[in-house]
Amino acid sequence: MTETTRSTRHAGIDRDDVVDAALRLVEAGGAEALTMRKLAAELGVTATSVYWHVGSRDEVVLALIERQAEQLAARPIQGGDPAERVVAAAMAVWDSALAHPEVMKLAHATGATSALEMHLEIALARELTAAGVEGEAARDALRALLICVGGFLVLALRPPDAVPAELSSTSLWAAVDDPQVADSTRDALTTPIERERLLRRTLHSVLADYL
Amino acid sequence: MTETTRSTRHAGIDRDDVVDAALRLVEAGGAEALTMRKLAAELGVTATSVYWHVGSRDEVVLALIERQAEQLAARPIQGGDPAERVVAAAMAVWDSALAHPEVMKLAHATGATSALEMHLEIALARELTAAGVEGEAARDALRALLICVGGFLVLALRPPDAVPAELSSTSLWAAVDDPQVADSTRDALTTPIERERLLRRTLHSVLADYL
DNA sequence: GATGTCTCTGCAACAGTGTTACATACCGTC
DNA sequence: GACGGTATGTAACACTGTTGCAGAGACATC
Repeated sequence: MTETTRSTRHAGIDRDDVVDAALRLVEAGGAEALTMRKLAAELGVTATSVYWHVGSRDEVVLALIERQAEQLAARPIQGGDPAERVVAAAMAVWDSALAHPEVMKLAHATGATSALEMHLEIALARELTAAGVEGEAARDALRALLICVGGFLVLALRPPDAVPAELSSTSLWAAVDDPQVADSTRDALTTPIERERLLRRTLHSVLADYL
Repeated sequence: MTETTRSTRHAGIDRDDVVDAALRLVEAGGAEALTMRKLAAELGVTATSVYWHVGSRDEVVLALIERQAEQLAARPIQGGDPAERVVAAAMAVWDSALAHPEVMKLAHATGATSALEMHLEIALARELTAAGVEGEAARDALRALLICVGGFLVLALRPPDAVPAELSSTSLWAAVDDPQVADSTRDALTTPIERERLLRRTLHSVLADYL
């Protein structure tokens, strides 16, 4: 309605300024640092002014995610083997999420992950097409790959202090004594997880089913 | 310290009563319904009394998860084929999580998923042992399978209204027009996901790599 | 010039959250 | 009856998202 006349009525705050400040807060202090009052303080105004520009906190979060999605350009995919290229495209999602963990957490909590990662999803679909996978098979492959990445991200993005240490999987397994479970397995399960290696192998396994 | 003398000093509230009430609240109204004041009201006391029995809200959540974990007994695994039995054990995690979605969300938000699902993890390790997978291979297989289930659960447990519909993956794909993406793939990606079928197939793919 | 109108901002408040300092009541024991 | 630990209530603090109301400032119109 009023976007056309960006006149300097009050020399005040812009909607983009709000999103900028919100992004600054989130990248600095995590998702829970995005408070309307902190946001207002960051802009040097009061919360009411922020509310005049954006309807609610959710709206700020959504605009924030869309802003971030624009800057999240799909990198060129490396690798000659088609399968390798598909996995590389899926790993790009992993890398980009780890590069902006706080925004990612926010997107995940809001459920707007798709909006954030759409560029990367398309890049993945391209590589699948190039690998000769199309239609429902490509759909299932893409979704399965992305969901696997999502599962690993849930683990990776969790703040380390979230798990009370004695409830971590590794220490829980150390106390297991089950005759039906091989001892070597039990011992192996007390070692920390190597996320990237395991993810890469998992992606290859999942993809192989569709090639 | 005082668990031994369960005397009826005040005919008042027990720590177990608090956990009971918390479980009731969560199963009824979701994780955000677990408020210290609501919890107190459910028990007919004030918040301070609740705080006397439990140190903090986090402690209630943790006790809640442990309580639920006890009741989450591992069901007998169906299927003769070893691979089928392993997948069935992993699917048991999926089923149990869908049976108690609110508690599951809470456990996930707290990061105590392992504590909640430990019984099922052990059942899965047993089936892997029976299938002849041991040591580091079994460790990787177990973790990969569980993380895949976790990824699917993130999708499944998300409240439907969390995604603003026009940001859902299916509707975003409907607007995609990319020459490098096969049209059949694009069209297939506008159809809703069949979670259980895709999960089962993914689990088989992941497991096959370790058999 | 006075008046109104639209845009923007601040003050103060509401209802809600987790949490705590403090004052009590109750109960068993000495 | 007095002491002490157990258990509860009152009231508050510092937060959160959000909003009603009162204004400032810039613009157009009479």
